Parts: sequence; structure tokens; C-alpha cells
Amino acid sequence: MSDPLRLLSASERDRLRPVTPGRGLEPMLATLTHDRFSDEHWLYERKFDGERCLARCVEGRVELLSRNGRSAASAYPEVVDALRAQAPPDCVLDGEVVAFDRGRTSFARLQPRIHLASADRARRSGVPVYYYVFDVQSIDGADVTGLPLRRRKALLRALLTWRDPLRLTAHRNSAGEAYFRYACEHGWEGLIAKRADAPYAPGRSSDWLKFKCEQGQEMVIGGWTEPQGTRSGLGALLLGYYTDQGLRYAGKVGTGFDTGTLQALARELRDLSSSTSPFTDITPHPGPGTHWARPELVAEIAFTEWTRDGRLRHPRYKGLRRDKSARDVVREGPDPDR
DNA sequence: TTCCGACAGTGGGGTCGCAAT
DNA sequence: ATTGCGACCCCACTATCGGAA
Repeated sequence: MSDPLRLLSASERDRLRPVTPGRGLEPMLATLTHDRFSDEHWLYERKFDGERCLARCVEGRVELLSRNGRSAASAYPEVVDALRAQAPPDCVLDGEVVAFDRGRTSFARLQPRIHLASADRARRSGVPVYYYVFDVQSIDGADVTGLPLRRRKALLRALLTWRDPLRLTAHRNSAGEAYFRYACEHGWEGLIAKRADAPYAPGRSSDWLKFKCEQGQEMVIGGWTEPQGTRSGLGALLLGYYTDQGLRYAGKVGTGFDTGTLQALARELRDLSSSTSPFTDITPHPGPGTHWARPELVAEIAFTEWTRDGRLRHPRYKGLRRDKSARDVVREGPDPDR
């Protein structure tokens, strides 16, 4: 559509202000919550596991910017080409660039492309990407961030022809909790809940909420690292689980503790200190700040997923499991070698 | 007085790109 | 030619402080 702003009422159009020139482009960010709800004043979108990108179309030119304002054009040239080919009115779009692995958005699959500085290498990578657009900041010189989200989505739908690799992000208007269960059952990263009548507010906002699907399991503590800076007690715990070949290293966890917990854990681990690594596979590099421990303590760890290398992604400490025997700790969930 | 939001600081896995070796 | 490291991507979480409620 050549003029999507015609979708607005006269009074809505009257209230639009021109885009402030030279103002930095900043995306609106969601706040993590563990309180999941259904509410008719909110809508729900799939949370994508990719790279957040703003696209700015100005006089036929297209810029693609990462969350920190770095250009992502050479990493995703096909997205830039697709936008340029449509020659939309000047606009700023907000969305996520994603890659798929067996039907699920996969950050690991996207990762080799994220930092590519050569558009040729990006095109030859063999990793197809899609740009899921879910919001719009400005159209044809008019700042639309003050409009309610539903109105912005109506404008966005009419702004482009939705053809791969450009995709309009779908949303649901109700049943947030049921949708969240569906999301986790299907291996999604989670949902984003958005207040349907809220304006677009750059920066962290509580009008957008993250409902994240979480995994958790017990892990054996096989060592620790020295604290840095103002940190007390320890830096991170070295984690593992048992296989037929012994204790397998699964990465570190360095967040989730308060100061008291850090000091208590450090005291307890010093008594379990050992000069040899308890891990039987490739061990973390035993740098100057690394200590081994006899593998007796069991910790509950929450995380988002296993990485390709068998490490925990986004791990955080939840507490000790004194009721569990270290020997019984194995990797849960789907077979890692499949 | 209590609560909330913003910010700094500490920690995680993984990849690219470049300078040092 | 190889290696190490900083800079980004994705983050979670705690501690602190000032202003709002």
C-alpha cells in the first residue's frame, strides 16, 4: 500500500508528530517475568531466538541495525535486498532475524552469521534467514510510536507485501497461559506478552513481558573459579553429570547466588578441594583461578537449553540438593546424540 | 516508610575478526 | 600460519540508590 497512514482516523493522524531527526534508534525491550497470565488487554507473540534488528528505509536505501546500533546489513544481505526491492515509504521496522533448525528457531544455527562482515560469505553460508517483523516506529516521516500497539500492527500489515524472507509476526489476543503451555510443549523459547494499547517506548519496559520456557536439572559440582573484582566467595561453579564414561563436564554457572550463598558455598567447597580434576572428558582449562573438588555436592540448575557442545546455555544457580546423591545425576531429556 | 525502576557489576556459551606471535 | 583476546550476539541475577507511592 502506498499510504498505510490512510488506515488511521483523522484524529489519529492529527496527533502524529514528525520523526525527530538524528535521534538514535533504540528498540523497546521486554522484562522477564515468572507470573504468566491471560488478559484481554494483552496480546501474545512467539518469542524468537535470533538477533533483534531494526530496519530503517530512507529514500530507497535500507539500513539494518543490531540492538546496539551496529550495522547488521552484511550479515543478512537478503533481508536488506528484500526490503529494498519493495521500495516501501520511509519507515523504521522492528523485528527479529532468525534461522530454523528442524522447524524451531535456532540461535546456534544463526550464530555463524551474526558477526559476518562480508555479504558474500553470508549469502554462501547455506543458512536461510527470515526477518520476523512485529512493530513499526515510523512511516513516511510520521512518528507512530504514540499509537496503541494494535493500531501500529494494522499499519505494519499494510506497509509491506509479506513474502519470504520478510514475515509478519502473528499474535494471539487471548488465552495467554494456554498459549504459553503450547509454546513450551513445542520447544519454543517462550512468549512475549504485550499490552495491546501501549505506545512504543524505547528501552526496557513493563508493557512487554517475557514468558520464558525453562529447563532445570540437578548437576554435580566438580570445582569452582576464583571471584573477580568486588565479588566474594567464588566466581562460578564447574558442573557435570554422570555417563558410562564417568563425570562429564557441562559448563559453569556464575549467577543466581547472593553474597551469603557465595561465601557458604566457598567454605564448603574448600573442604572438598582436590588436586585432580573429577571430570573424565575434556576438562575446562585449568587456569590459575580454577579449583577442583571431590564430586559430592549436587546443585539445582535452571537453563534455557543445551548447546551443541554439551554445555548449559544461560545457566543460573537455584540451590543445593542435599537429598540427591551425586552418583545419580545424569543428563535428562532427549538423547544428546540424536 | 516502603516499594519500584534504573544502573552497575559479576557471571555464563559461542563466534568472528584482528593483532600479536 | 596460528593463537589469543576483545567485541559482540544471546543472556540471568544481585546489590545499590534515589525517587515515587
